[in-house]
Amino acid sequence: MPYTYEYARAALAVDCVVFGLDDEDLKVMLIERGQPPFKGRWALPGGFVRLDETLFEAARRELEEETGLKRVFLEQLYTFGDVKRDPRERVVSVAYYALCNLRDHKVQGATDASAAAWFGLHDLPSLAFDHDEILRTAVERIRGKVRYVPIGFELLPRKFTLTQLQKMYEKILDRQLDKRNFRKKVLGMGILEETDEVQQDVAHRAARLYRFDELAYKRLVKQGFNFEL
Amino acid sequence: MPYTYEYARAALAVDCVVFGLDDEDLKVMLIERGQPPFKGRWALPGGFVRLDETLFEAARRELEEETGLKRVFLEQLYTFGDVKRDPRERVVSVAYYALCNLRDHKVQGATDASAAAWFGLHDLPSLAFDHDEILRTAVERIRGKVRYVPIGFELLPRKFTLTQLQKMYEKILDRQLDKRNFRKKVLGMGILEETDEVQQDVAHRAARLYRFDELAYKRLVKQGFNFEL
DNA sequence: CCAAAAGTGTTTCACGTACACCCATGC
DNA sequence: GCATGGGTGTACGTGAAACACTTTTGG
Repeated sequence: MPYTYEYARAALAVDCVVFGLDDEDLKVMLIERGQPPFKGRWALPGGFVRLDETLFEAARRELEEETGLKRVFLEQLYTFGDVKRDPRERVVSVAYYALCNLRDHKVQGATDASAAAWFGLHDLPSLAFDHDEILRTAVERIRGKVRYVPIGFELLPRKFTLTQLQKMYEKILDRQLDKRNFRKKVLGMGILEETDEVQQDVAHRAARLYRFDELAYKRLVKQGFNFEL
Repeated sequence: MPYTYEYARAALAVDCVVFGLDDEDLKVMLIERGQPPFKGRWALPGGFVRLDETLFEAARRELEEETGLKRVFLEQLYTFGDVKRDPRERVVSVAYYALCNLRDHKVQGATDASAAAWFGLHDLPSLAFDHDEILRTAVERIRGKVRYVPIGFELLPRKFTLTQLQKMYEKILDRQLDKRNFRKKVLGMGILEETDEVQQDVAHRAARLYRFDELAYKRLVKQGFNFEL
């Protein structure tokens, strides 16, 4: 069923940079391509946009189809439109980035003809298309954004310890933070809700669990509060 | 000359939000549409992307064709892809924003069948398509970005007084700044080069002119400096 | 009782903020 | 000489940064 237009049209795709956090490192989910071009190379999950879905919906759909991920934080990153970025023909790609915690979304692994896997940021293969550049852009974005918008919580389980929270920031920002100052600061913001639970199954004193209090945060923002780390 | 594809394709456009600054207000350039849909309504300058140009090149080209503006600061803003954003058919638009100073780029006015004009941000008509939303997004973006990246200079003439600089920030951020503290801060950054010129043709003491020192700024950034206002 | 991480305060210093007057110039 | 904006310094308070020991728990 062919479609005909008066002028030549680019194909429109979405690609997703999915970040996940575990105890070692910040990781990214990649898909091994089963088809040319770049057959056998690793690439970002993504695909073409249908005409009856928004860009956001397309990103969410591709993410679920290729990696099994649902209900993760997803936000538009940047649109890549170099003329030769796809060797076959002109393809413009709207890139999104996603954040999720690796515990809950473990080895969601393979789908149809492709294998999916997590890669540490310091242990990346060279990617298909311009996906290296997209990935670099995404890393820069979350490095910047995590400091002034509380999106980092998306990388943690719903309930987390202050040490987990601190380690998450240390991994993303790539520098050490002082424990006492960090706690003073985040607790002082009033956006963490202390639960009455503690860590389970640890071989030392169990840490208290906290939860990000979204409502409190929104209330504070309305009063002019600025999250900043 | 028709083009045929196996799957339906969206049309791909760019739209530009051009900001300019004068003594009164932060302004935006709009184009009066000469064609349906939205004939007679005001809209952002923009048009369709050709297959042999990048998105950035398309934005720059449309900007020049429709407003006469060349060599202005231009950066990608966001991509708008709602299914019904264009009543004719599916059009995805990659929005850019531009900054320029109104003095140098005065009434570049009309081109072909359309009239161009500057509108103060507090005196805007309702726009065609989803251009209200695009404009809102662009305003939010520069309000945020101007505080931690020195892009505000793009709105001023090459040589400017500290008062002009301060007023620029006051207009964008929509709040008053203290003169002494402002000067202390920006001069302390070491990114302003003092020229040996002063304002001309003013009916009072002439102010010293300064220039943004791009190289010094880049040098400082490499050393970990963060612009922040 | 030992290992491992949790949890907790104080001091110091830099920087943001508030604030008012004299100066230079053109008319 | 007067009107208009240009240019300058200090005191105060808040918040960032540096820093080390005691407590709890499981094994």
